[in-house]
Amino acid sequence: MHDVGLAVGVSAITVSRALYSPERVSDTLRSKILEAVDRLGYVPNRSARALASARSQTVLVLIPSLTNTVFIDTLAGIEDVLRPAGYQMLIGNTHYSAGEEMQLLRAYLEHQPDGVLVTGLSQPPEFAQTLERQGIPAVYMMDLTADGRRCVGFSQEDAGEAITRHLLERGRRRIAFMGAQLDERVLKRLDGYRKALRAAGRYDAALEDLDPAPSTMQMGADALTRLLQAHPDCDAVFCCNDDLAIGALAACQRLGLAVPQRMAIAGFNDLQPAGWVTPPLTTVATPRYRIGTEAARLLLASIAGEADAVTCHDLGFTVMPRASS
Amino acid sequence: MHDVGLAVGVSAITVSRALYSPERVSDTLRSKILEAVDRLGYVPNRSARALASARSQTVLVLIPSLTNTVFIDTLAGIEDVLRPAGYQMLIGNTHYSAGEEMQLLRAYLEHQPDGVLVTGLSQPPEFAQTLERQGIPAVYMMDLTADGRRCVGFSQEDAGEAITRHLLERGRRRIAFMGAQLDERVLKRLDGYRKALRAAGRYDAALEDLDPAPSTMQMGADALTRLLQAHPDCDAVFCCNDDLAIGALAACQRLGLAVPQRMAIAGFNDLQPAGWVTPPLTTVATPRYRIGTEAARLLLASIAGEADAVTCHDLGFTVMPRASS
DNA sequence: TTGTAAGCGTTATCAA
DNA sequence: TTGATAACGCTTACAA
Repeated sequence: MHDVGLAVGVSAITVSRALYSPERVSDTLRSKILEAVDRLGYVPNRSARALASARSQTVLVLIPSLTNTVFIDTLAGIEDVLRPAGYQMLIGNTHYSAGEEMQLLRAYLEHQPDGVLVTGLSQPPEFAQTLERQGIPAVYMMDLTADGRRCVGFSQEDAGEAITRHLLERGRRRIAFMGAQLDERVLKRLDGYRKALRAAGRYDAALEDLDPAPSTMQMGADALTRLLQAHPDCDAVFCCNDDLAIGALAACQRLGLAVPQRMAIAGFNDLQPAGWVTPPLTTVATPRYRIGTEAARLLLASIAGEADAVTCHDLGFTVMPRASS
Repeated sequence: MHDVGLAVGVSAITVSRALYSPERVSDTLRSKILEAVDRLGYVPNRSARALASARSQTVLVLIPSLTNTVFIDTLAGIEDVLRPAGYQMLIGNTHYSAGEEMQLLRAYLEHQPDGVLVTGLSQPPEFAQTLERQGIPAVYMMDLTADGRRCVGFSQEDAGEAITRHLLERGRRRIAFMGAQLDERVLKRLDGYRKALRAAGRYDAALEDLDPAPSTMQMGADALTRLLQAHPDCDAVFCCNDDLAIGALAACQRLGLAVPQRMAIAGFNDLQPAGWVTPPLTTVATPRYRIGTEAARLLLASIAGEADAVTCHDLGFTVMPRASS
């Protein structure tokens, strides 16, 4: 900055103003400065800027996985709001681990982010304390809570209940649940499933197939095969996500079981392939992209001190009945 | 740092050493300092550290898309090498735009990254110049070059040629190409396709269906339908990626065309669904994860000044013949 | 509209 | 093994 100033015959602070508070520098001088910046290939040092100004123009985003389309879509929404506002994202991949999440928070806090976007609500108390201590605002994504934290999402439990009720309404009586990863969202969908079945007097714990490993199509296929061996009377399955459901669908075809006649299948998220498999998959459409944009907007408002202390946006979900049920 | 020092009765610099050069501080003192760090909730300031040390322990990763599994897999590889080495990633999403890529480079250069991982080779000269000027090492991912840049990948052109030859060997005579996005990798696969068909005396430009829009299954389905209307004698199609291919497969089923008897279909990348559609999709398996790990390793070596000036890793590819051809 | 001085939190250098 | 001092590149506060 000093060198650029020398080239134009002004001081460093004027260069700083020309770049970041253009209205405080005369037009002629500013254009000369910008020209010199370009000619000299000057690159501002963000560390120095952050250090001097105590603001990093940076937001930390913690998501459980980069291989799950759900979070990538959310990220796209976040980016579309943050970029135009002049913020950069730091992306932390927690690999669905609370421990890694806490570690990442600590590590990325060193960048003095102006705010944090968090996935889910089940962090240890330490997490919120750390943020509080640093005075960094946070918005929690994907689910809802009334405990005072700012959040943007929809009720995972209600969604699980709704899709299960849909299967009941289609006349299914022995509805299984297939779950992988077993993160908090899957467990809440499971809660919803149980609620719906208990209300209908059709709950049977034996019909729950839970695997903490990450979900794959293969896992869905294996689980379905296993399920039918143990419970030949099972006539429907709610899979905690579309991947498992597509694997289950393929397994049915391999086993020669007609979908939906013999076996109804429902997934969750409505990813692109759900509409393309045969038969098309009944699933729950989730507002992932909008969760990203709204969460980012809410965070920016919080950073600016404009957000209500307690704000939760319920963006809802949509049951998508298709031919697989 | 000063406060932590006060609490223990030492100077700030000793706290710094306790944290980052533990061998330079006595054991007893160090444990007292670490205890105070914990108790006071001290969070180091990375900006100050970067400013004073002139090293950011940060690597910039530029990728064209976050919704394409290919790059997410590469990212996973990069992360698995960079994290243990104490580096943080800054992820820049170029949206397949050379302009955005250049902008992102400028913007993220402000973080003074110690190195840059770049996707593809077709940046404007300005790109390499900027890096050169700042003395920041770069590794180029996904493809190969002999122009002196460090790179890790495989020959996109050879891969396109190989899968086309596979279709020829299966007796196909009117082989179409279906391309979306039209980024440099797709165009090189197209070059390979042309090379193979010309060598066989079977090239026909009319059989190329190119669309600059991002690929979707819908686009694959539409393109296949269009292709068959215009060229009913077409008996195979090489799709530039698996998404298009799966869409094309679905379209064939809808049109009642037997795959592979009437129509052979090949994709590219061997993503998870490729093995799960019916019939399973012939495609090209690409070493995405390893491209990430090797590129990151090469970059770390370059940062440390240990890499050969010119190093290119050819990680190869594998044609995966399945039932769709 | 422009400039001066001081300081942001850390580490490199040199010294003890 | 520990510390004092200066410096990293920039912005804030104040002044002209």
